[in-house]
Amino acid sequence: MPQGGVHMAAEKRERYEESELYRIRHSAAHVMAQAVMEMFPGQAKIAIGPPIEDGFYYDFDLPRPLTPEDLEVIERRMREIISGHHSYERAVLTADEAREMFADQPYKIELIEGLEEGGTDEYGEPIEGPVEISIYTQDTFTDLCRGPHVEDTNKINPDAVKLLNVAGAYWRGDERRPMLQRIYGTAWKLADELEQYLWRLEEAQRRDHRRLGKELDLYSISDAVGPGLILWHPKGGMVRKIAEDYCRAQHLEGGYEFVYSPHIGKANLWEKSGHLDWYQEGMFAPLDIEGQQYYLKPMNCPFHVEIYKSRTRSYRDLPLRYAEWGTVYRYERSGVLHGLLRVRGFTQDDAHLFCRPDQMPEEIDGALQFSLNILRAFGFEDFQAYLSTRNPEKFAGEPEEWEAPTEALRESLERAKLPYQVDEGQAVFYGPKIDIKLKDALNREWQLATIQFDFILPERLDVTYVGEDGKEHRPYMIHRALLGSMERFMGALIEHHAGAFPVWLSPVQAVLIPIADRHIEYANSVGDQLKKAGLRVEVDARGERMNAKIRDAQLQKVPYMLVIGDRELEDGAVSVRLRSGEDLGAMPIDDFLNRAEEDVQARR
RNA sequence: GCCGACGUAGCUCAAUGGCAGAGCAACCGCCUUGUAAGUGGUAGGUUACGGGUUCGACUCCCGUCGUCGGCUCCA
Repeated sequence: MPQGGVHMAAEKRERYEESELYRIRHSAAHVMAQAVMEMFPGQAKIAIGPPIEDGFYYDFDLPRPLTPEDLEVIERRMREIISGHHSYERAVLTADEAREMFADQPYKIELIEGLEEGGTDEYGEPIEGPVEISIYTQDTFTDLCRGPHVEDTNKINPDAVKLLNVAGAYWRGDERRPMLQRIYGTAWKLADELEQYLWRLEEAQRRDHRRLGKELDLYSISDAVGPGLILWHPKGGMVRKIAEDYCRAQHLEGGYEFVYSPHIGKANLWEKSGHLDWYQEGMFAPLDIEGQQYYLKPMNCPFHVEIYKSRTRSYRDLPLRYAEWGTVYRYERSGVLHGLLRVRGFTQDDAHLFCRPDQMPEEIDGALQFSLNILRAFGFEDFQAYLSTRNPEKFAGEPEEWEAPTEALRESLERAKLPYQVDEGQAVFYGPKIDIKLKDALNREWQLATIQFDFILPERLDVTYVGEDGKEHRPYMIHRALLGSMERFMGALIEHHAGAFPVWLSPVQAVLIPIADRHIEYANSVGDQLKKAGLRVEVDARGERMNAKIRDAQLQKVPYMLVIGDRELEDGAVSVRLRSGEDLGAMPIDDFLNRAEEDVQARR
């Protein structure tokens, strides 16, 4: 929740915290808390219940787990309370008065202590300025709350409120504290807006990459193999291959060289690199090979460093840019795995840049621009940039050493005129970084590109170059991945295009649909002709009706459907239908080819 | 990892303690079709896995694995 402000971002939105919708949702949360209190008289312990994007939640400590039926009961009761037209009354108390009032509410007591002593808010974050302890009362329910609220429950539209689900949540977000039950709800001004929101949720599910991955036969995850380990099917494999081929070509143009490295390395390597000190919990258990311990690699950097160190490097060799589609394995706790977006084995489009200190700004700028260009080529426009700073509990080196590199990244962001936010304490152990994140269909943010400044590993692994002065110098190192991991990127790509990949990426670009068996031979010859021209086509020669074939191609989101019947056979043509439903009518094969090639060239 | 829900045919889902089923997909036919599902038949199951209760378990109980929604984490 607490994050640095957006830098250079346009101030286009009204501040949510000051909107009426915010107050409606906040007030709805209080109504919900009242309903839950009534359901468990004297037993319900209440925690906090803020508005969130699109809704609100409230956390409770209850004598038993809530069921979906409970939610219906609570929701019904909420409507009754809302219809009772109760006003929200604010009052200010002293800490002692508040303690007395909430004597049987331990979580509230803890909040009161925080307000009184430390000036910390409900998330445990420090508050600036003097703190007032305020309460809000509606009907029979009083909550410790800083507000604001609507004046009266009649400002809440009972037909625009809905409870969505129950989930566990730690008190104060701390996994050592009790697990509470969180009820999520949504509230709007108009019933229509609620409808639209629920429709949006359904729409999001329809473009969920896990669902599309199955429907479009792109990938699977097999219990027999293991959770978080992806099996790419031919169609998904084709999309991935095209994406990789494109990126490889771009890398060659961008002055990168390709290297390859193994999947495991000796324990000693990971000790020297610092991974076993800082990152062991993210690594799989070691393998014992002839008495030597080996680890599956969670990152590629130590290997690339070894390649660099395989001979003496001159200042004239720099910068060196080593790129590898490197498959890494990271232990992720079972509860966090999520389709393609959070996995245990993935392939990074990784690269390590070694440069002289004076080359650093240019290299960062280059990597940042490269990253933006590539993401745009795949159709992504709406991404968020973050600058992650030193994690005070997990960093190598000295705090002062982090200042200049962090500034270097910040300056590069400013030069790129890219709006960004500061992610305090989110850096990697070896240096600050710039991340580029995208939102998935369900509005969750995922990191794709990352550009990481590293001034630690070169030292730990004793990386040097010989300078003009004939002496050894320490190079700087940048770790960067543009798409991040191919798995996550593919997940994002699927959701971004809702499975309807641009023509250049579509695994099957055209399906030829012969109307009757007598058209199959011609369809095959047209198919061969298109394949020769470099298109990915299939001939649907099943004994189905044309309508069924169109429907299937449509559901597979194939860009072009080429219908072939007597007329086309006669004229040496194809009838082109687009997946938008548009019927372009019959055209000579060459005309279709030109159109398709244009679409591919334009990466449409 | 934690809290909760869930796990039945390739997929989507029925069967609330008494004979494991449907649609789609697959396979074999028939139909030869003009822009989103033609039609008949056949086959398909250790009900995730292991244990328990019961005359009898898909169904109830316990454990394991996995999935989903959150939380924590996310180099």
